[in-house]
Amino acid sequence: MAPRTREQFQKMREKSQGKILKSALELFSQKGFHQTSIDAIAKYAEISKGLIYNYFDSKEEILLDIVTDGFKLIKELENFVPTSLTPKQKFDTLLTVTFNSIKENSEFWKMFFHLLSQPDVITKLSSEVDKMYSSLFKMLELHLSELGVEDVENQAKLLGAMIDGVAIHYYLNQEHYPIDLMKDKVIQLYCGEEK
Amino acid sequence: MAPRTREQFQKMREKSQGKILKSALELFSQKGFHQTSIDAIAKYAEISKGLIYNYFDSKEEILLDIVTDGFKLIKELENFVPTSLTPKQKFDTLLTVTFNSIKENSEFWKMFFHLLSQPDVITKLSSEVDKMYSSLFKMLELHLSELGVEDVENQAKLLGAMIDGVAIHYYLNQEHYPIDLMKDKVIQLYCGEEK
Amino acid sequence: MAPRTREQFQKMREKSQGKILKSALELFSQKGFHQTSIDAIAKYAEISKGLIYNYFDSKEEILLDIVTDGFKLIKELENFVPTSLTPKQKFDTLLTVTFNSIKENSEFWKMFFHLLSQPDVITKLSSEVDKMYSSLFKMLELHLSELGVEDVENQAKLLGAMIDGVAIHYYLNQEHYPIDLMKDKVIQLYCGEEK
Amino acid sequence: MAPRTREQFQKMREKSQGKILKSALELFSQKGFHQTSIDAIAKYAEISKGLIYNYFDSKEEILLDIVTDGFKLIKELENFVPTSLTPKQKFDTLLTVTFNSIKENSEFWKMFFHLLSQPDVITKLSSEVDKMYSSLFKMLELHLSELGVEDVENQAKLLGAMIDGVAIHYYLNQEHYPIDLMKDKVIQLYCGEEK
DNA sequence: TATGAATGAGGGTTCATTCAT
DNA sequence: CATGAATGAACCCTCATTCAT
Repeated sequence: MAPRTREQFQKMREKSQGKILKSALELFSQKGFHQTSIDAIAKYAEISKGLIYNYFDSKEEILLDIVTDGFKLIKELENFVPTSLTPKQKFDTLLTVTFNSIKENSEFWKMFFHLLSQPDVITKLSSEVDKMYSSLFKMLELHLSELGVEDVENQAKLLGAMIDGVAIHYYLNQEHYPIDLMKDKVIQLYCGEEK
Repeated sequence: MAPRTREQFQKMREKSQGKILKSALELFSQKGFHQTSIDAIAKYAEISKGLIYNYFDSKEEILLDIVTDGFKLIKELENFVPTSLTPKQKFDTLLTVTFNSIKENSEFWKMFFHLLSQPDVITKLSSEVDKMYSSLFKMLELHLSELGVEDVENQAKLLGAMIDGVAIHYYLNQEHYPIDLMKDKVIQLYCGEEK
Repeated sequence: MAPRTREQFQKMREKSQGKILKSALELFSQKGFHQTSIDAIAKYAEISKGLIYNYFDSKEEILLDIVTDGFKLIKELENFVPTSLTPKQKFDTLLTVTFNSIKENSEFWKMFFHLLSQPDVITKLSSEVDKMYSSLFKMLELHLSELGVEDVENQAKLLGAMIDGVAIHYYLNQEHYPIDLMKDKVIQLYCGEEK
Repeated sequence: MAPRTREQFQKMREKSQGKILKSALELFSQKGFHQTSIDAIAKYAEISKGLIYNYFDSKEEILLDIVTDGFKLIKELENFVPTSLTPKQKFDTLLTVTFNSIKENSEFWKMFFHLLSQPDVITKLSSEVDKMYSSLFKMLELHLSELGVEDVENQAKLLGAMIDGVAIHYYLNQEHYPIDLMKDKVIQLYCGEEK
């Protein structure tokens, strides 16, 4: 019989690779990178263990793929803030977009915070993490500066800490944590009394 | 580990159990709990592997001991805030004490934040974590309330997030992070302009 | 593989089966049978992994084919010794032909010697190896007998050992080993002083 | 109870390590290095798989140990040739000692010849193999030179090839191969007619 | 109290082989 | 005739834990 076409193969590949990445992210975020076995990923993705190695050279490679993808997603967050708005509106939108991502991409972020405290795992990533963080801080500085805040650099650092702190507390008690209220408080802090 | 006098501490580290706890904490904070082997702890403590099992039933037991001790330490933090001061002074002292602990007990806190995102390890601890956090928040609420802050409950949540966020960022870049400046900014935020 | 005309050979290597055999031989001789994966053979032959199983039932089957082909080649060696020559000339020619084969079919011979010491791989072949070796020894005996050598049977054994020994040493240091000189020394040993 | 003494531990270690090396050599020589699994070695040595890694860092390390030991043994062969004898007697003794080693250390030599044709396994050893071979050739040259042989260098090469060739043929048919007769023939070749 | 040899389950990874197309 | 995705057994190695002394 005729072999599968290139497109058929491509589709199969994408399907399997997607299942692997999805399963890995889910398990990594739940149990941590080292506590998740390749076997567990395979079972979760309902494929064989061996197949994973058709798509990834190693377990670490899966993680790198996930994180790289996640970073792209983060970088695009700012694009959702229209430049036509007032500074306050922009700041509000930025925080809304950010907190939405925290809520919607909870698996990625949980995994990410977990990795942050396991430096050995992400040696290869640490320079990228640094770059990402400094670009995020630059962005925060810009917004704060537009709002007329003083000592922008350190205020951006504090704001960043607030966001990460809220995110972590949210993941500790996802069901009951008033994350939207927290967002409002943050906005209040920097934009004045009313929301 | 729980606060002890210098002599007690000295004695403890000389004894096997103390050496085990100290070594384990150091390694857990550096490499993570699962990435630290019993063998590594034994080597670091300069004792035999078997001896560890004379003092602890399992590797997890060591962790539980460390965390339990650490929690005692946290609970004592507030005792360092003299009740005779003004609200502002008390708040200032509280933050100073807290940030000092972040700097001085970095091994414990690093390990702690790492565990926070690895729920499976601390299933047995999660109720204690909850208790500790809610008691901390209560404390923060009290201080904020004395300062005349409104919506104390949520402001305490935000303040807690700030502190944890700063701590995490500090551990990401321990050498260059302006943690004392951050403390000042936080105080400023809640106590008005001047430090 | 068995001697073929240049055209036959050309055609064969263009066909899949030929490409497989050629690639497998190259890799087997370089890395050993077990260290060569089917995947590596397929990549080297620039075909798909699955196609190999259209032509061969198993990896071992490929090896058997190669060895069987090689044995045919060995058996034909004697045909290159004209019967019209004097015993000395015939002996000289035989050794020349033999050492030429060692030089020209180095891939096959390397692989062959490797297999000789891996009895489990060639269990299925061992009877054929025995047959081949005893026929070779018979041939050597005949030549030695014509040269007037005494105790022909054992001298043939020694001569055979010499040839295999030289071959092995040659493959150990293919670039610098004076294999032609060795051939002359062997001839000298059995044919008298001059070459 | 009191812990075991240092000597008791030492004895245990030596016993286990010896069992591992002995088993590994036996299996490596029978089935080849890559075809012998750590599990098989453990079962053969009647110990657990894990124990092997108390004594050796890796499977390759076991091989290195065996080969290093074997090389020491080879280097000592010449010490068994008394310097007080006549050249012929010395040559005779040298070959006797050599062929005895071939017979008595058959496992090591079988494994060794197998490795010789699997260069990738012994990359780390190849320089040592070279050194050993060139020292052996030097030794053969010396003996031949004392016997008055001409073109000593190449004759030593041929003699070395003979010995290795005989060894290999011996291992192909250990039960029926007339190895002692071969030794006599070799001696005859270089020492004249009578033994 | 203290040692470290010994165990064995489980982890990441490889690879001959199968199979739908 | 040809493809390469998919499988699963087997591999090397790690490590928490046990145990005799």
